[in-house]
Amino acid sequence: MAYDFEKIEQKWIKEWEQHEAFKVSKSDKPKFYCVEMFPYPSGEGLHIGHTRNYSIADAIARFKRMQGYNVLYPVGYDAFGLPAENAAIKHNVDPEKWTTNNIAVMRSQQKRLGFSYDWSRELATCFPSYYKWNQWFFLKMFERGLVYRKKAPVNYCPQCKTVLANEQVIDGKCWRCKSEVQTKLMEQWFIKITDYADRLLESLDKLDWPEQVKVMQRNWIGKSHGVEIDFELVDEQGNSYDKLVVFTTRPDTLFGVTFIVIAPEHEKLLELVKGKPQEQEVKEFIEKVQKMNLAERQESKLGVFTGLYARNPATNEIVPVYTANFVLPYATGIVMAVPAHDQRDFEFAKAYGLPIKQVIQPNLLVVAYVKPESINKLTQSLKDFYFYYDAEKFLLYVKASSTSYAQLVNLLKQHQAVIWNDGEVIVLYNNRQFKPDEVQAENLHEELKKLLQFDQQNWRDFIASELLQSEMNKAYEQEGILINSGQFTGMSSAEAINAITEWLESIGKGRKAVYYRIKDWLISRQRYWGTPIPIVYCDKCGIVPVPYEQLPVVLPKASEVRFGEGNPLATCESFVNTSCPKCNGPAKRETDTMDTFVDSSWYFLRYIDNNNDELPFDKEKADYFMPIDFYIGGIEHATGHLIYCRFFTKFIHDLGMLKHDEPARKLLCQGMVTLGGVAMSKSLGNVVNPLDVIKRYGADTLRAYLLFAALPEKQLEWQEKGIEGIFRFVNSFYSFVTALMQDAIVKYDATDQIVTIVNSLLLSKLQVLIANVTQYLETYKLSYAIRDIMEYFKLVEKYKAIASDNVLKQIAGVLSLLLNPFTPFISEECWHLLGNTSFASLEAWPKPDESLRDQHVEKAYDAVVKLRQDINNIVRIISKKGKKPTSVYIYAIDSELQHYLAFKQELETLGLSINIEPASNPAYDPQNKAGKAKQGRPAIYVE
RNA sequence: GCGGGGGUGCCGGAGUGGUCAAACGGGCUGGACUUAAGAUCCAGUGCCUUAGUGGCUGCGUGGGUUCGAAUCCCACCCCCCGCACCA
Repeated sequence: MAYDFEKIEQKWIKEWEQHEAFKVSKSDKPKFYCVEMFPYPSGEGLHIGHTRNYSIADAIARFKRMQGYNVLYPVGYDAFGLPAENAAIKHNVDPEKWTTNNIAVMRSQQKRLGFSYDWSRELATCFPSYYKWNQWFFLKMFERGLVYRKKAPVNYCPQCKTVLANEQVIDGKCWRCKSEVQTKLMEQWFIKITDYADRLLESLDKLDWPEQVKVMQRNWIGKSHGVEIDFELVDEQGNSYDKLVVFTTRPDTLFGVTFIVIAPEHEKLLELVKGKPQEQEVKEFIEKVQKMNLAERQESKLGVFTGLYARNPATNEIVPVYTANFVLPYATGIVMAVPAHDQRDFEFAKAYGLPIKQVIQPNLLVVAYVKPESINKLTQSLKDFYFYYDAEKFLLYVKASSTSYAQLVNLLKQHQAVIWNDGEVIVLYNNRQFKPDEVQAENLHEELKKLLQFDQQNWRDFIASELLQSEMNKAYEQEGILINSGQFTGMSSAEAINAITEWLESIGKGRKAVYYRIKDWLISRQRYWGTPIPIVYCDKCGIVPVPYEQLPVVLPKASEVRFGEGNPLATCESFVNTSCPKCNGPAKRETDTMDTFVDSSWYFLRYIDNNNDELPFDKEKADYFMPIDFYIGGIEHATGHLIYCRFFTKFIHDLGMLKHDEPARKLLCQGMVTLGGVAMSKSLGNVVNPLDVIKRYGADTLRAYLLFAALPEKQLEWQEKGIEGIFRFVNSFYSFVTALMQDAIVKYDATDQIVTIVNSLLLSKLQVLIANVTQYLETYKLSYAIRDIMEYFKLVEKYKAIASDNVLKQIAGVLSLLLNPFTPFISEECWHLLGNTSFASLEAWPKPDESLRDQHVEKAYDAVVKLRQDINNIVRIISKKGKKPTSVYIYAIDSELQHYLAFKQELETLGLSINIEPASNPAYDPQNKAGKAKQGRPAIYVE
């Protein structure tokens, strides 16, 4: 029979709320700041993914609170955004009303689930009291030159009718509606996040964030060290008249340049080809590339000759200049093409019949003595290497680079080869008779040298000629030794990179350079439901920031704007027309709004001081509560929100408003909830509504199930049946406590001595449980914690008929507290039933008491578990033979007799009459089994 | 292609050198209770063998290291996620 979870849960929701149980403020206690990425208030309310996310965070918050930390665990809503506006257009509702309604729905669901938020700190980004500070930060950035307006090619989504940030373009498609993104030349507002690229990269190392997120951010920032090299443009007479600056990370390949490629979107390209016979062709090519989408552009390498020629500063060779689709407007937008050592250049050279000049040679030569019978198997594995097998001498020569060397050696070891390394040349020998640990290394070397009769230079020449003879089918991109490179010939790539850079610098033809992949953050949006950008355009004064005292620039009501005619704010004359803050003359307001990712870049700071109208937040409070100690959200924010909020935090730090310069110490990205192996989605119709589950099982069961079914960061496969296991557990714990308090637990007749042993066992194992659950919570292994609690409770159930009620009450109390992070309602209810008047949620977290550990009893119990299995085995075997056993006789050695007696009840559940007798003096022993009794293993007789 | 994470029983999922035929939960089979169903409890749930035993097979596939491997190494196959021509 199910307990009345609805009644119990509603009761505690009310109690917590009335007592503001989870309200916090700055104090002397150590703090713990727990934040979940706040939700967008959609019309559907909370989905199961939110529920999982918040259940994890709430468990951590509750645990830390009970541990004595001053826990700040707030709640809020990311309330600006396109869906509200689209709903407005489609159903003619006010976005504000739509949003606040949705918030109300979500809020009630969150309350129903029992999350221990400090509700007094609730915020929503769509209210002027919040977005005023977005504008304030914008102006601060404007003052510092971190925000600027620029005409640039931008990503435009025709469906959403707005521009997008780079981070919002996924595979060339809009992140929201998946439409193909177009490139448009528009004048827009940018935040100079690139100024922070280095700092964003460097401080990543100190964060306790998932490695995957860090890697994604590093890649997104994409720092590359290289060299800019000047290639002079020359006319037919060989006179230079201009230059092209290329960027490369491999200056060591400079002598192998056979052409130059300029990106089609390079701003100087058209100017450069002006008047050339190729001008028209180049123009057409640029247009063609512009029309290509991402996939088409990547399909094959296309390009045209520009008619230009450039001079290689190292060789003075004149090489042609091309423009091609595979060169992107990254770094200088011009590359030096080295087809022998770059796969892209190689493919282009092949396609357009351009020369290929080799300048890097693999620097390691591996020689192996390989028996003919092994060679076939071995060479199959070597398909990625250049190699040659001399069948007469049984010698295998393999080219390797410093990077592929390890791989090659492993490969050869795999085939029983023995390595000997003389520094430059690796000798491998696949005859087991030559084990290096058996033969003196020197001897082996000499032995092999004689055998091989080689010297290094010969091998190099040999390999080089081998290479030249065979048609190259791919570029050699790894490092190596330079050849055909003038005074640099013979250097290793690493040496040459430095030497060539220095040489270029000395002749003024090159310089070190660092480029980043990350681009400035485009924040203008041609949409209504967002933060107005606090800028005014005056014919006389130009771009004028709105003065701080005039903030907020309030978003006009939806009824005052018209949708569907471009930028909605532009249709509201009372908004647009204003006066210039500088000259007081007529002026017009900026009608774009900010990307909503601005809103979410600092909300965790506003939680700390959400009613402040002087400042975004108070420094002292923020210094106390920051940084976030536990931040949880989806990994999809890895290169968006999670970079922006780090940037904002650093910027705010630079303003002197915050001691810290990183938002979150620890980040956890929860796994998705799947059904049938795929993510739940409306379009697939495989969604589970948390409210339905609550109706059937209650919030405690839902929460505990979500925490039990998988570790937080792992994918969780939803199994309706699986919930029932948790539901059973919650039910039986509740019934146990109620029965206990009504003295309704039926007791077995047991001696005091036996009761004492059982009490010790339960208490002893309880200490282990406390220690384990604590440990698991500290390390976010929530499912393990629940597993152990369930396992322990099973033991309690087994022995509750023997143990003393006062011990059981003690245990029930501890369990109630241990369960609080997972099933807070039943925790609170049971705590209360046990006679406590405080909130379990605010009690001190249990600590293990070592003095209650009793290794002897635990050992004895383990012995009984074994005994039980033994009896079962015997019973099963003789039952198969057609006998029906009714009694079992257990002959224990005298010192252990008490222990087995203590656990007699446990054995009685087997359905047999249990007789425990001293092995030394059994009352009944028809088959003389008693003599077999050993320590820890009593003898058994069944009949 | 590169980077990251995975492939374990009927299912979800633990386990990362021996204590593993494998936690915890679910399912299934048999038993107890019950007029019956449900709930609950007990037992079983790879194969063979056995008075509590012993053996074989088994953790994607194939090799290897080791006295000993689900766990370590190598290769291969498959799945998921991210990045994707960044010079």
